[in-house]
Amino acid sequence: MYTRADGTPSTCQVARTLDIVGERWSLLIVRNALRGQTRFSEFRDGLGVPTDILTARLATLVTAGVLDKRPYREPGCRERASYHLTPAGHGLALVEAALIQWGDTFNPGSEGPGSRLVDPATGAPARVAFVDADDRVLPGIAIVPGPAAITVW
Amino acid sequence: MYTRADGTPSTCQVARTLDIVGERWSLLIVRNALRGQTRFSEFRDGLGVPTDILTARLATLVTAGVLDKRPYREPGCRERASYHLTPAGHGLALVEAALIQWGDTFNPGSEGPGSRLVDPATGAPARVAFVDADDRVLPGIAIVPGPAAITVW
DNA sequence: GACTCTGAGTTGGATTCTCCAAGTTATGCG
DNA sequence: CGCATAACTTGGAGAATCCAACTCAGAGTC
Repeated sequence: MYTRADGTPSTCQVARTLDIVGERWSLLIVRNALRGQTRFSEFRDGLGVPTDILTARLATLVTAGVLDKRPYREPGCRERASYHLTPAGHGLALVEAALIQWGDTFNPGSEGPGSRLVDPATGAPARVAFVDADDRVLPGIAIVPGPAAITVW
Repeated sequence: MYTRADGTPSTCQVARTLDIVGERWSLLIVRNALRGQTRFSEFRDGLGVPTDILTARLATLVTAGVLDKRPYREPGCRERASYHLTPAGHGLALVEAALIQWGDTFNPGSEGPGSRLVDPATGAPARVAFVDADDRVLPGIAIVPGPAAITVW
């Protein structure tokens, strides 16, 4: 999606991450997976995504290591496919939470938030923030060039 | 992009946020804006984005309140357009940082990171994390249905 | 005034992606 | 066997993207 013309991956982490989850529907599929959905039919009915696109996105996410495809069998039913988040998939919770938090702050819906962020241990409200190495919350952050300095991307 | 067939916006903050920044190139344009780029030619040369797409994305981001379009004039030149992040645009730093951090953790590039996250006050490494209301770092987070409970999206 | 240069776009056409409806496959049940 | 159902495929229309070429407006040069 954002790979360069010569085929080499970008040194930019944003571009490389968006190569995996930047396609339409991908982050919504992951969001629903974070809510516990695992089946083709759940994603289809929960998101209204076209089934051919859903097939393609699930395959992309499995290949990228975000989802793990496993068979399951309910009593009296034949074997079917289910999709489970890998550790990398669970890691996307931070991205999803950042998107939710930005929407709440700068583009709130008229009916209130559809999702809330909570501490799973206590149920108390939680949020995403910048912290330093000692876990102290920082007021802001700077994104500076790293070792693979970027001139183009 | 993710608006429902009847035209009403989704109650899902992820879908509403992606409606604004989910189109191809948008988050890369914002990333470069966070690095200080402001001009059409800087985005074009820095990202390699087609100019017609860049025109469309800048217009979308201005309309959405992420960028502010301002004229500027350098000595001996005529007036030109520049684009500056609004507070909402700066708020996207959290999303960009989450994408960078996920890429570093689960999909690192062979040449090392292209960007690093630092405390702007000290230059020390920083990261994105979940915190509770008292700014204590949490090990994980749950995304639970909010007031506008979601059945579809 | 004619000529050129440059930043910021437009325009036209080919390619690719997305959407939707319809069809397919594999299995279990009566 | 015929039927039901989950999980896909397929075909075709429409939209988005890409690329190259072109336009436009003001500034500098002659």
